[in-house]
Formats: sequence, C-alpha cells, structure tokens
Amino acid sequence: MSKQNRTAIEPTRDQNYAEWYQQVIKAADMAENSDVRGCMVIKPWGYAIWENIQRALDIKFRETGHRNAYFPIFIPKSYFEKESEHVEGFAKECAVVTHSRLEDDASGGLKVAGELTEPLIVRPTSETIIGASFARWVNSYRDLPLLINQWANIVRWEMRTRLFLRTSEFLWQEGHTAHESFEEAMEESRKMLDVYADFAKDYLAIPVIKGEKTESERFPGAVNTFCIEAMMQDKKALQSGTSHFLGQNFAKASGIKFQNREGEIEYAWTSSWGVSTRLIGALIMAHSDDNGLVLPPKIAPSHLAVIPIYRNEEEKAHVLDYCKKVTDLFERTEWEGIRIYTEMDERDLTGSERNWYWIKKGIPLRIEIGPRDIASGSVMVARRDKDPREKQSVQLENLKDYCLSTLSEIQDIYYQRALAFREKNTVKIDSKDEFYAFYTAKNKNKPEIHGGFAHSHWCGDPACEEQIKADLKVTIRCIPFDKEIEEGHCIVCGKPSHERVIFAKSY
RNA sequence: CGGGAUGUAGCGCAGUCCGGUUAGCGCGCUCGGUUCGGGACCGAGAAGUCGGAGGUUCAAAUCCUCUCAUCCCGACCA
Repeated sequence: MSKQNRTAIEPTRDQNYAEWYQQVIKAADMAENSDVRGCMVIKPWGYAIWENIQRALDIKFRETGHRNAYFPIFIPKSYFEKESEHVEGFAKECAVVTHSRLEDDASGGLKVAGELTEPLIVRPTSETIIGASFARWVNSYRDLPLLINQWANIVRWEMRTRLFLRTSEFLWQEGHTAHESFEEAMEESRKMLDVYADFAKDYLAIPVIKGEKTESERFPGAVNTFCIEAMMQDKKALQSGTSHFLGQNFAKASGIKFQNREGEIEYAWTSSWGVSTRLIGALIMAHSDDNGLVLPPKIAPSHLAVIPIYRNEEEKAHVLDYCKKVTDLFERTEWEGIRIYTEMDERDLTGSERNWYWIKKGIPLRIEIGPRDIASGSVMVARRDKDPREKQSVQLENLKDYCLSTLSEIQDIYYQRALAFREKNTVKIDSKDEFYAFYTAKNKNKPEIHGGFAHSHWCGDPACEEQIKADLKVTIRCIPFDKEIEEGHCIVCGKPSHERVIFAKSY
C-alpha cells in the first residue's frame, strides 16, 4: 500500500472488524488485557474517558434527586437465593469466595484455608445486598422514595471476553430506588432511561433507540427491562444501558416493607438501572475510523494537542515560547460546561510521528506550530474529523474562538454521522425471505459487514423469537417506544401482529 | 463444558514435518550521526530457562509421554 493511502490501523474495519477494534484500543493506548483471565487494565487514556462519563452522569443523577452510597462487594449466598429468577439468571457466572486465608503448604507454595461457614458471592449486581439495607431504612411512606446510586466494580464470570465490551470484572454505576407506588417506580425507571439516552446523544454523540426488552432478554427478576440500543459501524446492535422496573419482586425477597398512607403494611416498588465501561466500547465502535480512535470533544480526555516544529535549539526556544502563548489561551477555559485540556507534545520525534500519535488517540484538534506560523502570527489547526493532511491556518487572535466553535461543530458532526449511518442501515422488512437474506452474508467463509436494524412484525410468541435467533443469530433488540401502531403479520409465523419490533445481530 | 489451534527476545513471527556449528527475521529499545511542516535514514549495540516436567539420543526448539497456559469456533452474557 502506498504511504499516501496507508491507514494507521490495520486491518481496516472492512477487512476485519473485530481485529480492527482491538487495534484501535491498542493504538490509542486505552487498555490492555491483564494476566488475569478476562480482566482488563484500563490505562490513563481509557480511564480518563470513564471519568468523564462518570462526571457527566453523576451530575445528572444528582439533579434527578439521587445520592451516592457504597455497599459491600460480597453478597452472602443466602441473600442471593431469595429471588429465584435472579439466582437462575446469574448463578452460572458468579465468582464465589469460600475461604478466608492462605497457609504454607509442604512444598513452599500456599494453600487455601479457613473455609467460610457461608460462601460469599462477588457481586454480579447488587439488588439483593442493597435490598437488605433498604429493608432497614424503609418503614413509612415518608421514607420514600429512596433514591440511591452506587459507582462500583462488579464481576460476571464470562466465558469469552473483549476489552470494554465484555470483561469478567467491569466498572459501572447501579441506581437502586424504592417507591410507594407502581406508577412512581415505573416513572423512575423510564426517567432514568431518558437520562441515559440524553447522555448518549449529548456527550457520546451516539443516537440510541429507547425501548423495552422482550421476556427472553429481560433482567432476571425484573417485571420490565428498558434499554437503549445503539448501532455500531459493523451494523450490529450494542445494548448501551438498561433500566429495570422490578415491581415488588425484590422488595418481597428482601423484605422492603412500609406503612402506606392508609396505614397498611405494603411492599415497596423498586427500580434499578445501570451503565458500564461498555459505553467506552460503544464510543469506539460508533465513531472510530481506520486511522484510530475518534472521540467526541465532550468526552475526550484532552481536546487540543500542540505540536511544536523546530530544527535546532535556537528555533526550539523561540517556538516553545510561542506555544506557551497558545496553551495559555486555553488556561482554565470552559466550553459547554467542559474543562478544556491541552497536550503539549515536545517529544523528540518527527512532526508526523507526533501527529499520527494524536490522530490514533482521537484528540479532536491538533495545533502545529513552526517558525513559518510564528512569522505570520498564526498556527496550523487540523481536525480529527477531516483528512489527516488537511490543515487550516488560524491567526492567534482568533484561535480560541475558532477552536471552541470547531469543537461544537465536531461534536455535532459525529452525532449526525452516526445518526445517518443508522438510518441508512435501518429497514422495514415484511417478508421472511427478505429478512433471512438481509441477515445472511454473501461470503460465507469470510462474512462481510452486513445486516442492520430491521423493523419487522412479531406476534409476541417467544418461539418465533427463538427461531430467528437459532437460524440467524438475530434477536429482538427491543420493542421501541416510538413504535408504529400498525397491523401486520409476524415475520416468522405469519400470525397477526400489531407492532413492529427491532431486530438485529448484537454484541 | 464440546471442537480446533498455538506456546521461540518487550511485541509479531520463521525455524519443528526430515534432530547436527554460536537459534534467526521484522518492529520496538539503547548509543552515535544525518534528518524533521506529512508515519525518516545510516551505522553500532543490548536483549532468548525455545511454556514446564520427564524420556529417547553421541546430539533435542525439532522425536515421544505427561502437564500447564493462552487463543479461535460453539453454548452463556452488560
């Protein structure tokens, strides 16, 4: 391949999407696999993204009346057993602590000892342990609603893992709330789904579809599971956040009871909702290109990379002095509520090496500064959303305004681009043949990127859903809230249906 | 847990079928020099229990046995 057309990431998305994904993470230095099977090390550039996600969401949680708290990482096995569906759903992926210490064995190694009377489950989710606290905290309707959020790590012993998308241990937030009525708990779970959807749109620049899961995809023990679904660039769906209406199931299991306004004892109505480090996976797959990570400015760890260009010590002093003026322009600058961070890259590498380094990291703007720019009182600005070679000369006095308005522009372009991609790959399908053709790769040996979101009719029978999954690995991602009320026939069995649902292959 | 594959320098690999000097290559790293505004080049250098244990042999990265680990494809999943 000629240097002109060389991409920073190999293979490209078209060549091998899964491998491309791994390479983007590596090239941006976001995370790596650890020696612990299925667990990742999140490196500073990746962790900063997570911190930005936390910061933005935490404010929204606070604004909607929630307070942060922290509960134990260990859940007694007996707690876990109280909600039967819940146990069944998570039993196969639990890490269990059975011993409390290590002792020398005869051969210079260590053996486990001190068996616990009751095994402890490393939390795969905290409904039961938080429920136990809620049971103590709630006595009267005056104690409700109880609106708690926890930022935590959790463990789900997955068979197969992929950085950010599915790891045995991951970081997330889990909101847990208790209410005095069905309506209020339902409203809460829908409200938090909106918070997630708005966040995905406004910060991650990812359009999502809000909807409800079918019974087979529902959270174990929940009455309703709501979700936001996003389309990745390989046209597969990624569940990016969930919110559950738990009815009184968990309240009954944990004994969350209160005296209501009529003086009667009643079980509380609860909800739970969460997003995880998986959002970073969504971010990568929604926007990144064959030159590496692409970051919406609102979630980027840093916004501007300053790259001084010089040939000798004399020029260096001169150029660095000018660069300082540039970085000073952005000192303590806020843009749309976000603190602007600059990266000064003085490393002894060629200009192009430093440029590509920041392209691969997805930094929104690169500012090159050399003797020629200084002579004309300007700098060269390059945008991550444009061709790597494209640069714009900007006068120093206009630079700050130019950069800030360009960040807004880039943020918007990424969203519009992702939205257009989803629209382009979303279809209405009414015939079974067409449906099967849509989800079948032309090249069986090396499947090309194919498929997308299909709005099709479904009769509501789990057997039809199962059929599609078995035949095509396609599942119902959700029953969208914005559904068309329309009579039709089930894509599988042909029986009458009154709504379209969204089908897709998913992560 | 079923099916397939792989363990050789920090990373990626060749060498293994058919045993034979001192185990190579690319990238990266270190040092020196020329470069630097579109992924530079030249020269020198450091770095390896060949996954582990046992066996066969004059001789093992290479053959045999056992073992450990990882990856891929399934089933399970945010």
